[in-house]
Amino acid sequence: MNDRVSDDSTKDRILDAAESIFAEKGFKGSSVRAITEKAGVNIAAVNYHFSSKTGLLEAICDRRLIPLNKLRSERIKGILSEAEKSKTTPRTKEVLRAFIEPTMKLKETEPGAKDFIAFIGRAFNDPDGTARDVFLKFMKPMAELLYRALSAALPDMPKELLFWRLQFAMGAFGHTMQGDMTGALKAFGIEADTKVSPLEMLLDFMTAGMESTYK
Amino acid sequence: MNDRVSDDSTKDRILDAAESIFAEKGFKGSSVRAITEKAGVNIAAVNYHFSSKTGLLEAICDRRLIPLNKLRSERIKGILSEAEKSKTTPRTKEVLRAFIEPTMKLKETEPGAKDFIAFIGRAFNDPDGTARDVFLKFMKPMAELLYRALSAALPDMPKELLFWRLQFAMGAFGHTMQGDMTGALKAFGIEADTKVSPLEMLLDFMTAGMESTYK
DNA sequence: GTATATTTAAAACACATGTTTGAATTATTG
DNA sequence: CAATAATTCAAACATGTGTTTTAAATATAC
Repeated sequence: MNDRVSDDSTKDRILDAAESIFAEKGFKGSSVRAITEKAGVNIAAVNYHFSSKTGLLEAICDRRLIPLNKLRSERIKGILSEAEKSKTTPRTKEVLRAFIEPTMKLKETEPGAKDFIAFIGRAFNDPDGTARDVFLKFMKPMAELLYRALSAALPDMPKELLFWRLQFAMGAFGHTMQGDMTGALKAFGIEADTKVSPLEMLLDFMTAGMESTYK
Repeated sequence: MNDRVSDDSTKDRILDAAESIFAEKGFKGSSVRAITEKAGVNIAAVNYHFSSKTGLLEAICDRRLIPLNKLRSERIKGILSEAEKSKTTPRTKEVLRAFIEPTMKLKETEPGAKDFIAFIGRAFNDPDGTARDVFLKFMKPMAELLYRALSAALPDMPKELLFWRLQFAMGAFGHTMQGDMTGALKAFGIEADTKVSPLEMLLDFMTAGMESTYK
């Protein structure tokens, strides 16, 4: 019953391969044959270790999303209790940063995670119900905490407006996560000098959007 | 050779059915069998009239995207020449409005178009290369015009920053287009009174994000 | 070291996919 | 009306899909 000997090798190879292929082709677009070939394992291994293709998807989310959301939650809860202690209001940008920064960091540090980030960026709008449902299941508590923290940061904003703006912000975030923009950049004849990181640009954009009083 | 007698009936029935099924299931997730069944036509009709499933996708984009982009282009060009005439700078919000408002209007007026709008909202991030490629082919000149108009509205902004902010804005837009948010709203325990339209909320959000000087 | 459980392997299964075929039907034309 | 073209139809085709099966190989435990 110890699952740390010959188990992982195969399991992890499948997880790594699936992560990368899902990122490129989406859930429906990835065949378990393509995944197992890339992983160098037999096709039956997916159903043996994960019981189904959907089970594999859930395992992928388990491996990355649970630690990621733990990081996010801790940071947001830290901000909330800090604000409560000092009887102030959390800053919108810091709340958003607490949610987004761990994702960007993960993308930079752990190389394989880049594919996963791109994948969830897409899963957010994926036409395929399976991927979206699994993804949303993992994200629900996280989304509620984020919504609560933004409510604290913007206490006077009508809840419906706050909700919509959060949707807009998440749309911007998700779209930024999926794939790299270098191709599009070049198509617009822009040379990237990246003096400012995409993370900071995104946070500026989101914060201004969330706090807007534009008339 | 007159294609206006028995032709259209079948062709249009297929287009309508495909539009709605593509919107729900995405390109890859929609089978031509499901489409032809919904349209009440024989399965071979798709290949007869559109030569392939991809040809059908292109025909759908033809029918909706060309008129829509014509509307958008005319409005943006109007804003640009107006600004040139009065030697002023276009207003960011009006440029964005010229791009987005026609979409929302189309959604409200022509009932079948709602499915198409949802579909392109998704195609923007669709993992399936076919749908994304076809969609981007139709959108490229439009995107360049929009970028040019925003450059005119924000002449002092570094081009790379402008580009990224446009990406963020399009992400917010695309995510808003796909599907309705009523389910998510309810999940957050928010009752929608819709005193302000999503369009205006989105425009406020985008404009603030584009123009942000947040530090 | 043998018995037991776990894991891998090749093949097949059952079904869904986009597309093509060739005959039947319908519409158009002279 | 006859001849020709355009369209519809049921059936089949070729391939791809997730999953299951059964036997062989490997690791674990006594």
